[in-house]
Amino acid sequence: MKFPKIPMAAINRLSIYIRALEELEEQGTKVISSERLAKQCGVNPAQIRKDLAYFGEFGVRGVGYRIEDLIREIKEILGLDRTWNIAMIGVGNLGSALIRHGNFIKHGYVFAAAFDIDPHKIGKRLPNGLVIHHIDDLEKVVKECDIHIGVIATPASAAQSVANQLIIAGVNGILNFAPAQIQVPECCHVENVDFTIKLDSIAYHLSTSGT
Amino acid sequence: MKFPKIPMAAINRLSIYIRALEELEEQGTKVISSERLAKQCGVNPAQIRKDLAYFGEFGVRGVGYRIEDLIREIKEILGLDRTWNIAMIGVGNLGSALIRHGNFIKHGYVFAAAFDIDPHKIGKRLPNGLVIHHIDDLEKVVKECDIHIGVIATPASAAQSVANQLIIAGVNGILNFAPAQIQVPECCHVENVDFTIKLDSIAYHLSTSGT
DNA sequence: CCCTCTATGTGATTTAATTCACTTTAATAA
DNA sequence: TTATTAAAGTGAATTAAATCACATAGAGGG
Repeated sequence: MKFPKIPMAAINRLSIYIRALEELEEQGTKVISSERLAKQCGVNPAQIRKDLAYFGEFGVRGVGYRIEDLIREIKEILGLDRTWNIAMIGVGNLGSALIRHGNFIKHGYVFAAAFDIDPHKIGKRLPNGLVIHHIDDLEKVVKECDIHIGVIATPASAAQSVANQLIIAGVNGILNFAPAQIQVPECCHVENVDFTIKLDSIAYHLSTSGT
Repeated sequence: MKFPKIPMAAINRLSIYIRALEELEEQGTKVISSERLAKQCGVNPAQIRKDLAYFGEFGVRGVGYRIEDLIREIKEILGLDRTWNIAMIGVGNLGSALIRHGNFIKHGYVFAAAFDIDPHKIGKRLPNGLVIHHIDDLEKVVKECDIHIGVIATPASAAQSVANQLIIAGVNGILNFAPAQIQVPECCHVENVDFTIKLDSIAYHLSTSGT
């Protein structure tokens, strides 16, 4: 396959595949067909094959995919064959819960710094040992700790300004939990985790499906 | 316009529009064109007009949209002209942070019940006054509190079983924070808030854009 | 060594979503 | 009252994504 544009949705599905594959591996399964994996992930088998085909040929015709190999390949594709240092900006309810939450650590993401603007919090230590820095020290600490990804867990009103500071500090990956659309230059990649939108979507579906 | 299938993405955008509109209203703006709103939301103006056209004609040609009216109309479309009772299942780091978090309450969502499986937590009160029930009492409490939406904030391994219990209890809207694909019958609507996928997506983009 | 079987890899097709570009309509001013 | 203007509404065109369906190739048995 040549150099087609890769749909974002395909990238997201790779994460889902990897989860299913790791579960299968734990159960001792060695090989799986696109059909069975598709069933487990709730997608179309051709979709899996096409998603993988964007990046190479990882299967064995007539047999399927060797799970161990495929996990390694997908991790390499996604850039999960290394660690990523994360900074949390906003250590309120949500921010501190996310730091304590185990799911970040699973795949090589490491919380390496935390920031807030509340004078009462600055200098305090989080349960995991991180010191809370003032947001004004962002650029300095980002350099010191080699931060790759910023997680915004501030109120919506602060999100854009925090994003600006992250970009100035050279952070090109942002995970935004604030319910706000933030504008960033081309070089920076933003993902929004916006559960208010999801809730509204549920409300819409409940309203319309006559429940 | 007749009865076209409405893209899910259009529904999600309505939430984004409403946010921008409420901000504009606070600033005292009365009327806005699709072009200016589009700029603010980072989308194409025709997209806004088409999204709204799925549901009716809300603008004034040559003028724009009256903000107050449009907010009311979109709220009605999404089913936000009422309150929705929410149950939190899993009162760990994330669950309790979400309950304390203000964004749920903004648009008529009310936490009306909380559940866990840890015996140490059952019977305790959360800061907002909610008593933590055992998950086995789900069906009973859902009836008593008239719960419409369940939020799953358990480990991935428990997500499917919790979803099953919610459905048995008659809850047809689920917001799933666990990193797991859950299977539900047609009648039930699930939205996933999966920040591990989003993080992987960021890792992919950082890896490929040579940073 | 060849034949069969099975599941991948992929060009072609279908389906869906987005954007364009034009038509319509309301407001305003002459 | 009529001309002008601005922006909504919308059919058509475009672009993108998902699915189908078949050609292909490796594995294993005879």
